[in-house]
Amino acid sequence: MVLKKRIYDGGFHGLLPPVIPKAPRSLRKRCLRNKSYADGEISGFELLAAVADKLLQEQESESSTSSVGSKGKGPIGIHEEGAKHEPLEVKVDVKVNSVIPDHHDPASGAESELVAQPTNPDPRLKESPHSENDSGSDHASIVTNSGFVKKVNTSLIMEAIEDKPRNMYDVSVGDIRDEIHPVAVEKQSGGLTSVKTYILKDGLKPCVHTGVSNKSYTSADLPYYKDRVRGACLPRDRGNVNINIRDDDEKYFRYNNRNNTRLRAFGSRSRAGYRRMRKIMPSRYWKVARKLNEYELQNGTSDRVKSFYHKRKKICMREWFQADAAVKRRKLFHNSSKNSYIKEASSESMSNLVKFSIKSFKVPELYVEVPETETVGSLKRSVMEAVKAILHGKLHVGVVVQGKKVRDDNRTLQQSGISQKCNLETVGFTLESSLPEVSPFLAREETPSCNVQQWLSRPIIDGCFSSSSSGPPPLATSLDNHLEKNEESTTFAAEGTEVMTQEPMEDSKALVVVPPLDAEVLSVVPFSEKSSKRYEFSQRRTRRPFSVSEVEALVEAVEILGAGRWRDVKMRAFGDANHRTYVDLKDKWKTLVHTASISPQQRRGEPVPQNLLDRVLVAHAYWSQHQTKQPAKNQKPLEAQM
DNA sequence: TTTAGGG
DNA sequence: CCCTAAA
Repeated sequence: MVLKKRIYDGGFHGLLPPVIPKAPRSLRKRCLRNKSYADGEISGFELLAAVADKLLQEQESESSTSSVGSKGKGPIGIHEEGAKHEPLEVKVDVKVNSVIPDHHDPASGAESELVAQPTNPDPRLKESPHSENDSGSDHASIVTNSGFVKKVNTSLIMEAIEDKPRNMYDVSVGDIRDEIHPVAVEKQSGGLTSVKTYILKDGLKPCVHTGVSNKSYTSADLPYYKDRVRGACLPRDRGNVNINIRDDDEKYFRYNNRNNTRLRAFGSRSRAGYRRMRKIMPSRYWKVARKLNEYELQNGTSDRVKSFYHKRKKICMREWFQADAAVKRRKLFHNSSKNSYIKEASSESMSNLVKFSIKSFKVPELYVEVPETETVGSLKRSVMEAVKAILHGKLHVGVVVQGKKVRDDNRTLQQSGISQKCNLETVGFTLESSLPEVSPFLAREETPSCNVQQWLSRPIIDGCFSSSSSGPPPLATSLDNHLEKNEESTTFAAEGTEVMTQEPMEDSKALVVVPPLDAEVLSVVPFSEKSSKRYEFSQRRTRRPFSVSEVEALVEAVEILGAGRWRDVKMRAFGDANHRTYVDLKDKWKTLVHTASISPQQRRGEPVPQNLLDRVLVAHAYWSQHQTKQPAKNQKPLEAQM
């Protein structure tokens, strides 16, 4: 656990180069070892070393993490400045291919995904779950690609080390990706304002920038880091920037710990209502309410996650990532089989490269509540918590095209309206957190307050650095539980146990129980909960015009079943079309009737054969006079007429 | 959860 | 397509 925490912190703040530099050595080695330890075996020595490294890193990272500036305009207070820093603009030519041959999915532009859509389940993943085992070597290679990547690598490495011992999970490419995203995000938040990401499809993938690699985290990162630090402040600034912490030392630790804890908390949370996910979305459950200004969270991801969580509710963040990846893979797999169109599209897109220049990410809004009596320092802390919560949480990158979020990860860029031809200006990337998604706890109880409290308390508690770092891993579990409501905690524990059994994870335990010192801590109130704006994050589904064949199927079904029995119509004609709900069919019928009643010149979109429209009119007229709702009796009259 | 409608 | 009131 400790390691994880660290890693996250490092990732968050530490993504910055400085952090890495100091701990690099051990980390690297560990990374390598981790691979070897993939089985989960670790020597005591290793553990000690790991702990030591963490500590070192934390210190460093803290110093380095100043990127998140209080000055920042962004909700989180991200410095825009950072965005402009050259360092930030790291051209990431992600050519993972060489590194991760196995994962690479020919069908999809894996590369691009790595950068742009890390969160999305990569086709590759599904294909080569086992391949993930590749360990450090791969990571290393990835890291080398660019400064940006490097950072990521660092974090990755860290994780890898930790995880393996605990989780037994192998570090998979997918994992890497996931982490990468977060990292990227962090950077941004930290101040990396702009990252130019070039997504290369197809042939381009092979290219890898090795030049940077040699420099090591330090060289590439440092500049960046330095800039920020200088501009903003010294290491301590981190406190300031992030959330000013008056007591630097301890607080740093705290933060770190908190973060870790929090991560866990999130991770532990399972997703309950699978279906609900879409609507309810994460937002509600976010402890730190955040709101994507313009975009919503990706539902799709959450959905995937949900299923996964049902099985494993208690999972450390890292694990989460992995788990998520796994889920995604599965899902992809399914989708792939179902959606032929996707395949087609993908194949087509293969030949076209689309270059993305990402200057900034949309960051979800953070909502923080702090009593007037609280100190500025506490406010900062609260904000920091919120930020951390987001960053620590599983981050996802959302793709927005023309203001619409592209949910379907399986869609090709072309299908999503992203092409060389299109105006890439209309393509945006957002940072999304999966955490907000239904957490087990929340799902059970929708009592925001509890959650909030937990939230607050946890971080703080976890915050105890000493405990976390030195504390016996086993305790962690109890900790979490304590923090949460008993019920929840219990559940949590239970779930965690299960998970544990399957895959020994010390992470969960890693957290040290510390008295909730900071009850004082300002509470970060989940935005959604308070505002009750459930749909803040909801995304509008991508538009999927009905094809003629679909219209025909609809018409036929309505002719037989009547208008009004949409559920039956759905089952009959679109039983296998998950993207067509009965509401959709009802709406479509409505539009069909309207379309049929207007002149052809007034019609838009793909023309519907007149014969179908005629049938629509007939059926509509018929069922208007015959109670649609009558179950099976009236069904055939229409047909008879026909 | 479904229907039915308005937006 | 979304969002909701009703059923």
